[in-house]
Amino acid sequence: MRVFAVTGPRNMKTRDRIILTSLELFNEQGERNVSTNHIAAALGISPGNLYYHFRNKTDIIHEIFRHYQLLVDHYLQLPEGRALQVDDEFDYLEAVFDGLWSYRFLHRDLEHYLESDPRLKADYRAFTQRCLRAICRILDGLADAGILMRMSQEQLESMSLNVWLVVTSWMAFLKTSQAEADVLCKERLKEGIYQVITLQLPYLQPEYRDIILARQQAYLPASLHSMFAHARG
Amino acid sequence: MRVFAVTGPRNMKTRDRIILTSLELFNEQGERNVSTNHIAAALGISPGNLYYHFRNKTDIIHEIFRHYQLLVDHYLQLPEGRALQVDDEFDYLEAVFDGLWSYRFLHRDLEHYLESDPRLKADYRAFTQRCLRAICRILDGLADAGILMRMSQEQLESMSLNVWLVVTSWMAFLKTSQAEADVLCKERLKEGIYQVITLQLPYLQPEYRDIILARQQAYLPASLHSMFAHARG
DNA sequence: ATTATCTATAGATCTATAGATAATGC
DNA sequence: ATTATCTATAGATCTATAGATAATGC
Repeated sequence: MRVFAVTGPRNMKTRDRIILTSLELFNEQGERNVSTNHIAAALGISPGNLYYHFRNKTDIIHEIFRHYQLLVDHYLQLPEGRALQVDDEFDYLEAVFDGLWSYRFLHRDLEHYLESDPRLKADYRAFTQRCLRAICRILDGLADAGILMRMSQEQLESMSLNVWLVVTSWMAFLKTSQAEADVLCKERLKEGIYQVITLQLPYLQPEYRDIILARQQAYLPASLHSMFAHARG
Repeated sequence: MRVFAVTGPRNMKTRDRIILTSLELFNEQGERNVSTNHIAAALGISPGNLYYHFRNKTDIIHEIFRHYQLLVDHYLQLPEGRALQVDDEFDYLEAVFDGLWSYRFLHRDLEHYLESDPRLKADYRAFTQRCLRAICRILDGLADAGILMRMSQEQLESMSLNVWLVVTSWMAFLKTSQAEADVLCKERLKEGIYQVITLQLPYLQPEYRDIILARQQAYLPASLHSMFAHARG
């Protein structure tokens, strides 16, 4: 009996199906638990065929990263010809956490991928710089729009870096700190937005404070209070 | 010719030498690149002997985690019978980043360890909660001492969580964003202190602001400005 | 002719154990 | 007697390639 692979439209190029299926398997099972054999098997192709399209697993990861990068760079663009609004702030965050969710395997043992592929290391470094600069521009734009207070360049950079740290580490926090039972999903991931807004709270202009505080509440991490609750008994 | 293992005093119990050497190898080469064979070889013992003392690599990691946990719990205690001072804040941070450095392999693909050992997962979860509560108590203590402004419980918890996120992700940021040439060392890791202080800046009581700003500068990340510099050409 | 695919396999690990032997503590 | 150690190895992978075969595009 012939079992057809579940992943990817049949008419898609094999190379693209490899990328897509790898991404799915990496996200669901962890890259470390997914060998080239597994990928080939999930696709219903032979390992030999996989190696015809990619030199090795690292090459697949590099290719997935290229897609991720394009996506995020796109998300972080400033709107042209208009000032930023409160909505933009939340749109940016929603988009970024969407991207993070779709490529969530990437930030888990990223160090390992960079170690085994110097080109990826260089690319990722450049990507980080572009993101940090983009965050800076957005915060600057929010200040221009009178939503955030103006701060010194050093404060702005340090704050941008903290935004980056919180965003990129939120997934790991959830995965490592939540009980088995709690299902991790995109919605839970977006609770990270709450934490990012917390970073900016002290710098909100008074006239925007209430509206942003109210919108922040929509993302209140379900586990926040329980993480701090004192042990009983 | 008999080659003696370099690691660990000869008179130390083999079990302890396994833990010590594993920690060193994990930190230096990455846990993923270190097999039980490597550990045994580095110690100059047989793999069979290693398996006499530990059921598997996961057990070794769990044991290393126990040590880490004791260390950090100890670091985060409040001083008894006196109010907190500005010095305490920096002492806490120095201590925590010291610990992080000594066990730096742990936070790299932590998810993998937790996945493969449910007891470790439960222990780590409890550890995270204890740390978050400790951070909360310290921030509260700083408010008691008139160093930090008082904030709402929710703000306090959210801030504590951000402190945790910045502290635990700083190593990964350095490793993934720095050029090959930049040597990573304990001193560079402690630049993370700068980022943690940034989180608290807006909440400093005016009379402490200047002194803390000044002390923060000692940790200014060497790469901060260059990460934000616009691409040339 | 070129591109895509499969079969089969070499070679390199790695984990974990069985069973023999050595060292140690009463 | 008990504890610690070594030797040897089974069994399970996984990566990556060679070489044959099938499919496709001019």
